[in-house]
Amino acid sequence: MDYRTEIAVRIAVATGLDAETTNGLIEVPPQKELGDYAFPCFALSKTLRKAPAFIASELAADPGLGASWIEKVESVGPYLNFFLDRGHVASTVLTAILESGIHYGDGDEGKGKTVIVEFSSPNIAKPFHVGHAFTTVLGNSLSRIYSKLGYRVVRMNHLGDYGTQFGKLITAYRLWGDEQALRSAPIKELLRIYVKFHEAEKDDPSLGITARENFRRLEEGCPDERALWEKFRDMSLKEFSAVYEKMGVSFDNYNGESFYGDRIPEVVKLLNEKGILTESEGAQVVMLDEYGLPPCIIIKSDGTTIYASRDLAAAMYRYDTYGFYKNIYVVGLPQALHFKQVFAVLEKAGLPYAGDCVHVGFGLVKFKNMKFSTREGNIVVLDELLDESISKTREIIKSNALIRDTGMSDEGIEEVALKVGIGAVIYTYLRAGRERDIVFSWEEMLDFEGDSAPYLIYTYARTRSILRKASERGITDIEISKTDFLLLTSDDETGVVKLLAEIPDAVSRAAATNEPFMVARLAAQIARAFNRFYNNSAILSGTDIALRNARLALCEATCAGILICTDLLGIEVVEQM
RNA sequence: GUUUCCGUAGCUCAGUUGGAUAGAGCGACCGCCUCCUAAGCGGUAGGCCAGCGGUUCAAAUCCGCUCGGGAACACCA
Repeated sequence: MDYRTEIAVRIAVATGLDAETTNGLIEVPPQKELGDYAFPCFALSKTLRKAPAFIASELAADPGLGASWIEKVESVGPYLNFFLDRGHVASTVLTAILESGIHYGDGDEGKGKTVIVEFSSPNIAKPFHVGHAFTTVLGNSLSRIYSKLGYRVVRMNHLGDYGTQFGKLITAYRLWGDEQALRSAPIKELLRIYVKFHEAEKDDPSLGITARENFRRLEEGCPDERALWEKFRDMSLKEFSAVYEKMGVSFDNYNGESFYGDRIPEVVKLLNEKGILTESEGAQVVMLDEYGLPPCIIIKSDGTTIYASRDLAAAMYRYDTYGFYKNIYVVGLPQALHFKQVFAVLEKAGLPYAGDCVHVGFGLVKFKNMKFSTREGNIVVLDELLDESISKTREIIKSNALIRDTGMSDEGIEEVALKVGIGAVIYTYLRAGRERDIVFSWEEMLDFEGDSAPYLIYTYARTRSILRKASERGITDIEISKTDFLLLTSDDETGVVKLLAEIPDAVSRAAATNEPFMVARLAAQIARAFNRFYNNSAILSGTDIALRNARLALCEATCAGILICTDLLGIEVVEQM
């Protein structure tokens, strides 16, 4: 049952307001000593012409506000505070979670609707660095969140597989390419010749001309250039796939920029039909003055296409193919203007889905005292970061295994190191609002205490451990019907229960704002509340059988809750660590 | 220069449509393993919510200005 709505209805009856209004006014008090829900009476003071505090005390005495599940109603100043019956809440919430398991919080708001999530989108032949990890992790989490709410999600990897840099690469490869090196470490070799090209071009400007010529030949479909491009693309993709697999990320398709290239004539045709394509300084543009935006270039003055035209073609293709409800672009904040322009062109062209396209931007990944440039080759590759995190995790597990005598096998340790180490990296991207810049430092990325994925996973693992021991002792009958949840009324127990109850709301808010950190934050709160309970209460070792079973049920529900959240973030848990 | 985002504890960040005494984590300091995993738990210290003015019964939150920082700004993506 929904306590808030029930309370809103009762207040509505008592005050003469409609239930929707009262529901909107109800808030959660800042301190738990002030109850579970509060109704501020300021809004009533004008119509009733009484002081808010007086109204509150009058309402507190109204018997119509009572219910079996309400422990008491109190007025404190202008607020009317509701205290729920803790046992009743525990019973409602835990029954719901234990019945639904991992499906607790599933929604149906997305039923029959398709959401497209474009994310990751690395550039072919360039290293997959810690900046790409942001869109990858964010997009993956958003995909999972929308899926949980019933949306059909199409995950698209809009590969950067097109553009003038391929002219440079072809040129460089013909001059300095090492077939052997390319085979063993493709991106490393491609980066090497790319960097070399830029160095050499400083002394020999003719290289640039050759590069442009090679790009032109590639665009025209000349077989030699085309074959090299395909080779670079395939080999890069193979390397990216390894990272994706490691991180548990998958895509429904890899239609990159090149895929939309031959659809651009249709875009130009449509914009011409609508009469919004004009010539300016030799280029074909759409003027966007009425939106307060600079013109959007569709065709450059040399007749070639540009990324805006490819994004327009992509949006149209996606609508024609999927009829999307939302078309989400998980792309860095610096491209905000570009997307405003593209969406404005769609709107100006009269396309009804223009308003359903959203740019989900995110902050920069920066370094302390470090420049960051692909051309100069000084970047932090995601793989390095993951390896560092994994090996740190491995060290901790090994030393714990000695201290605790866990008896974990080498394979077991390795599996846990992978999951926890990678989870730790994923979490650092999702713990704060996405528009925040992440100032990269190894120290913070590898901090495994407090607000971190290892903390969440650790909480899960130690809880599983209790449940494992319970079942070893033959306690397998903690069926919902036989569990007396009414016994769970301590501050610590209630703290966990109330947070678990927030999961469904956190998921929908995360989707509505495209902010996975709302899920991450709740997960951390649940884990913290549970650890407090764990520390202060005997769970399995208690002598009261009914209480022991109720607490075991709370453990079970907490595991489900943490699992739901970590799953939405794209983080895997382990049974033991 | 124009547009835009931001400024909350030493550091990293939360703070719902304005509401009660502004909260976490890290770091610092002090405690807690004869007991279910100490990657844990408790406690203390630490704030003029950048500054000034305005709207309001009520402002970290809304509006204006100032200061400070980031980003974007037509033929790269």
